[in-house]
Amino acid sequence: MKIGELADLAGVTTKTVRYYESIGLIAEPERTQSGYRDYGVEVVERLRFVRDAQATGLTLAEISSVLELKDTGSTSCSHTVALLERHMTDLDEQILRLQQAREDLSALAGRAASLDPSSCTDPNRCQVITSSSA
Amino acid sequence: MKIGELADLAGVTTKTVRYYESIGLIAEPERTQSGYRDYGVEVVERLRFVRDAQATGLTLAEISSVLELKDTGSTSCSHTVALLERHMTDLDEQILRLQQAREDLSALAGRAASLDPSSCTDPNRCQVITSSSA
DNA sequence: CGGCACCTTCCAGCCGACAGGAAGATCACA
DNA sequence: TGTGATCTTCCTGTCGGCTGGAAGGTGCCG
Repeated sequence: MKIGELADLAGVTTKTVRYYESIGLIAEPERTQSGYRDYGVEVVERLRFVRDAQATGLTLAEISSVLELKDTGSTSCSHTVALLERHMTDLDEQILRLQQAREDLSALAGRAASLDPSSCTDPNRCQVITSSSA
Repeated sequence: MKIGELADLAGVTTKTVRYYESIGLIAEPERTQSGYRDYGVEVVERLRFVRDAQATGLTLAEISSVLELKDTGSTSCSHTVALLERHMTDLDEQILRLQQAREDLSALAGRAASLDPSSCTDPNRCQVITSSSA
């Protein structure tokens, strides 16, 4: 299978496939006599795996480390599990920060809505966001 | 006030101050006879404003547009409010996506924990994350 | 007058995950 | 045989928000 077909099956672009190869995420494939990359069907699975892992927010570097374990035939999933748990912790933190920001914004918007429009005419201050709101 | 003092007061680096100037976030200041940037105290407020707005997740471009309104002495906060509301919507979406990813990861971790360790010995598959889990 | 901290400009690089495009080879089909 | 789609490599650019460093000028203290 050539790179275009692979890309189509996996739902990515040929650019992406070559990029993944360049960072070691997928192995260098065989080449046809004319130099074209020649892939086996299993690479489709690997690319879909990458896509799924990415969907959970893992970076390509993290996915790479998971795949490396898989490639070396590791007899334990402990590294993978540890990675997942660490990532979950990261996500929790991120969600909290966003929720906090969301609350901050909500407070600002509420203040803005309750403001007398004429109070916005001071060219030196915006009443909606001020440094004192920190 | 010279750039170093300003930076200290605002809690940023001199690099950042010059960068903000380069993207038009703060105006070009007066210069001393020797060419040093010479700031008024009000710039401290402006930088703190930027910091606060950034803390809510606004990009510098967005902050720039808010400040622009402020600079032109806009008599209405409606643009600012609209910006804030749009940003809140963005945040909501982002939070949902992260929560979804968090659930996905949780499911994966749960599966991993319940797996018979020996089932991980197949060198061709990682049971924890598979493309079929999409 | 020496030395050091601070200032100036400008250019380069970093992270992540690609996308765009040039220039040339090759393949498939009519 | 032509032509258009696909392939190759390689280099550059994108977004956002800075950071690092080189090379040189200035300010102040003792």
